[in-house]
Amino acid sequence: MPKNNRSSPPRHSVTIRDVARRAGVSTATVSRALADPDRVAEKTRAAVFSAVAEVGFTPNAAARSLRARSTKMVLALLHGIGDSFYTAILNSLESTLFEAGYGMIMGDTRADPGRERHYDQLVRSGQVDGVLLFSGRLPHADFAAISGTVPILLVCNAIPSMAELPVVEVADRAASHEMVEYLIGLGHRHIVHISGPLDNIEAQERLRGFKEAAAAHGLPAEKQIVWEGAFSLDAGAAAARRFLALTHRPTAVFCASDQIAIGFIKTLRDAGLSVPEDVSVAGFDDIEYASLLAPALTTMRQPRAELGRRAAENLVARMTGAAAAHHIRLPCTLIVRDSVRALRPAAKERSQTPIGRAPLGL
Amino acid sequence: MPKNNRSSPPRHSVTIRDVARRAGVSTATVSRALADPDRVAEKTRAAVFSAVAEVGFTPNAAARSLRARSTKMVLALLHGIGDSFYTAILNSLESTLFEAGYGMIMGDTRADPGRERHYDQLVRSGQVDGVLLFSGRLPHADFAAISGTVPILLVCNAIPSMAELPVVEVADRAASHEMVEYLIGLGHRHIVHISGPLDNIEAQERLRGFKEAAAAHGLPAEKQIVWEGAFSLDAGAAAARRFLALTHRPTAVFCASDQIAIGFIKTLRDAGLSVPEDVSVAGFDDIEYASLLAPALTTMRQPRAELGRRAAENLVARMTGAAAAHHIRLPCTLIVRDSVRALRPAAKERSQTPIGRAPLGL
DNA sequence: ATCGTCGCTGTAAACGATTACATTGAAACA
DNA sequence: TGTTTCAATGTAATCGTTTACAGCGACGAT
Repeated sequence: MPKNNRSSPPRHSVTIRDVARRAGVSTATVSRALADPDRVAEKTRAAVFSAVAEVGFTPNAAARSLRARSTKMVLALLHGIGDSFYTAILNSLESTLFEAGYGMIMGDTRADPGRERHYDQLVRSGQVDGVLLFSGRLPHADFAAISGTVPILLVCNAIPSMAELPVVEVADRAASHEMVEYLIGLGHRHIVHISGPLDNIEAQERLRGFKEAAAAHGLPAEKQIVWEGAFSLDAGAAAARRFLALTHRPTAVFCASDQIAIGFIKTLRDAGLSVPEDVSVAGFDDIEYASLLAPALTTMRQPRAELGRRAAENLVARMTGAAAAHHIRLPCTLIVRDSVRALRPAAKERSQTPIGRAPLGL
Repeated sequence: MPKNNRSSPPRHSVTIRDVARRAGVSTATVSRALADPDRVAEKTRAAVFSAVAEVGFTPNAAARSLRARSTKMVLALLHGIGDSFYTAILNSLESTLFEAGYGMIMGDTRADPGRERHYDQLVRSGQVDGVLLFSGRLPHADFAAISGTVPILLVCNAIPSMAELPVVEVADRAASHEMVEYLIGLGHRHIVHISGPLDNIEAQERLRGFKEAAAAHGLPAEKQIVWEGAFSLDAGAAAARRFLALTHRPTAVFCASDQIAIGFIKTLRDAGLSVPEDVSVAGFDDIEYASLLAPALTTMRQPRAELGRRAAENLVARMTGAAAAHHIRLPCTLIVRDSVRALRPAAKERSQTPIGRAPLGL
């Protein structure tokens, strides 16, 4: 028998035991020196630190989290990583989490129950210390139960059936209300709202804001049109085709997202109409490119950087057992640019535009 | 003895031992039944599965990866999560990784050595099975050493000093070359290239493509201007101001990114010039909004979805010990839209435009 | 009848850290 | 001097899996 068969795992990584041996102390002391340097004698501390450097030691994360029951990771679960709306949020999110010493696992549900179940498992397996739920859709029911496992925070996404969960969101309804009042103030009384998918909370809230504002100003209900779609460019294009087919066209279009607005304007322009001369178009979000388009988009700016920061801070507080607000609602700000124009007062009474006759001609 | 106090374990999570007890087998058998159902008898398998369901068992990830030395996670390390260029890549990346059973940790280096060191530690601590390095900048030197720990794959980012590392990239130089030839073919002989930051590999390659094409067609070297900047909107705006101050303006501008092009066009337009009438502008990337601007941007499309997919597939192959290509280079495609126009042949000889006189007038 | 072979299962040793508890030596106090 | 206290350290259990190794019937081949 030449050798111990221990040789099978040749890649024996450098462990705390190697450091201990090198420094001439026990593993407990090494662990303590690393976790809280003030708890060991200065001489020991120095010996440990130099031993760490000499052998090139990095604590094994799995072992640590197995014992300490904490991974210093959070799961950011959203619907559509590719959605440019998220990127600015993710930026400040990552930044704030990093400061607090947390890493970020990104998951995309794609509104697919299979995927939701998968990430549900990931959380249950103890792989993260907390969850940020961006998905604007009610996820797999099991998710509700997780809240007993680790803190969950809903972001932009106050799911009614999960009212007990904490939320950081944007004041969608108020913002929508404000935008519609702005349009009305400019003389528009015949407005179409191109809504997002109505199983989405934000879409619902924006729709409510639209209806409330219209009602508050006594606009005739039958002239307030609502078209439901996705939040996408394509949905905007589809709505534009629908718009073009209308006999009496509204004078203003309030889109539930900038993406919708951009798709809408593009298709309208291809059809020979121009914005805002023929029709005013307002968006929602204020994405990066909103100001760069021609016409520059009038829209509602969501405080995305702040949203990310506040969400991260709140979740970190929860994970560390600190007090944290249960409901945060951040205001939007109206950004006036060029895609909406005032109707002439005289036009108020006959704001409908017969086909083939642009309002400009009035 | 009334009962085993196991009845209400306040923080004692449900482990494989509970399953084993319930199913009347050993933990080893449970583990085997879960890992490879065919390795246990059918009766046992059934007993284990129902026990798992009854006690609500989810394997602990930390314990698993501690023992199995694998986490089923990869680290995607990039520079600027908020950069819209990444989003489309991330989408297909996440998708492909998910199919293969891997999760994705996102890290942003922000070109900050402190952050790079942090993520270096994360890798060394065994928290991921592989790394996707997007950062277009040479990261902290220690990173090179990681390659002994886990597979690393450079994406869009063939760092020369790390030539031994595998790469999935875009044929930047060839694409740039092609774009410049396209401009030359349209009669432009006085071109400015607004480059990205030249410590960035992609920026370097695009610049080389520009120079090579110019040289290949015998353009006078002194008329081929290069301005270095960031890949950003602001850099484009700054370049536009510089452009406006020029006595003899080039007839075409080739921007190293769409962001630059958009910022450039916007500022030009604000100054009263129009594109492409007064000057042709080409971009690079074909970001989502490139087709929506007015004028729609002529640009080079990067195969981003494919890039993400190929990168993920390649890394997965490496992590599982399969064979994988060491160098993948994907071609771009020229997308002709409206921001570039042909110069009249007659204009060739005197393509410089005196201030205040648009080339259209020729 | 004996001896592999084989399929299935159990026992127990890892994996690499943290931490409760025990121990030690010296300072402080009587 | 004897006792107490306390800071610093060591010992060893523990976290929850996976897996090497061994045991054990059953079965087919000799």
